[in-house]
Amino acid sequence: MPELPEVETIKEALKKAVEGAVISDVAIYNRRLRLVVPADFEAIVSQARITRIWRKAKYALLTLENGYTIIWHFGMSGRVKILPNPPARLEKHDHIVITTSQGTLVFNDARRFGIMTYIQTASLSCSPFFRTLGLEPFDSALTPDYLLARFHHKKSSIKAALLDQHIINGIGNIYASEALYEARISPLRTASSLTKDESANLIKAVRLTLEKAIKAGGSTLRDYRQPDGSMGYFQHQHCVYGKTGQRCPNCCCNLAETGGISQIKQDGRSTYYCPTLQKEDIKK
DNA sequence: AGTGAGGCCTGAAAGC
DNA sequence: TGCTTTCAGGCCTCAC
Repeated sequence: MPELPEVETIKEALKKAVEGAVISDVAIYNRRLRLVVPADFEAIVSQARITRIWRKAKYALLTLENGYTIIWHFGMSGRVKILPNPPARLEKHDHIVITTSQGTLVFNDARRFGIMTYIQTASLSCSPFFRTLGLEPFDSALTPDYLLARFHHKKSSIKAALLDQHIINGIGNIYASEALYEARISPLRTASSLTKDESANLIKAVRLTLEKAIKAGGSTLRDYRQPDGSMGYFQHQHCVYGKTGQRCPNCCCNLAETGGISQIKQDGRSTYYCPTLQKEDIKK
């Protein structure tokens, strides 16, 4: 389930391996991803040099010398394998193999929620993928005032608001729970109830959580792996995610009384939090 | 306009 | 043991 730190890790690995390389061959074994891979994808990207590899929100972007950019999204189960040469044999769910002058990229995606497509580089910012995105977490424009303005009319929970890519980019289900815990804000609070101080704390918490996760190479849960096959390590630093019933790292509560970390459903998704440290009532 | 539900998809895990 | 059901979740579409 690649969120921002996982995509950042993938992007760095891609950059190291194939930035500056020329794409020599593209083989697509299953075009039916979340969006169908365009019929002319191979023709558009073949023989082009990859001039820049970067990330926006949860997308990895490979900008080509020929005026196009490859848009790559990993959905929930998307993995990249970086190999020195084209693989002799495909593994299950290997859908796309891109061979370059510096190595081969294999896109493996069991659930096929990922995306591989292209766009004219000049129209990137007005494309449907990026036009409505919010701010990057480390953008200096992400301020308490910005959050207050965006949260002002929101009746939904602060957890749901953090997952809304139109407000802040790159936060998924794991890091939403972790960031709210870091900020000691209950996920049950409505977004509009946040004070300016709490917004400031939340921004700090989001940045700290993502920074730590990036340093650890992301979280390896179920599907995600780094491109070299190794695991990320941030899951060992999770404070609340997946820790139902345990005592959180900053608590000295009596587990028999508090029940420890709670797991609840919000909008059909699991949320984890410490009811002792993340009280619902609003501090004045 | 904002919100919530449904759907896409597979495999692991839980339930019976 | 082996079948069926549930769960995981990013993000788009649709109905209210």
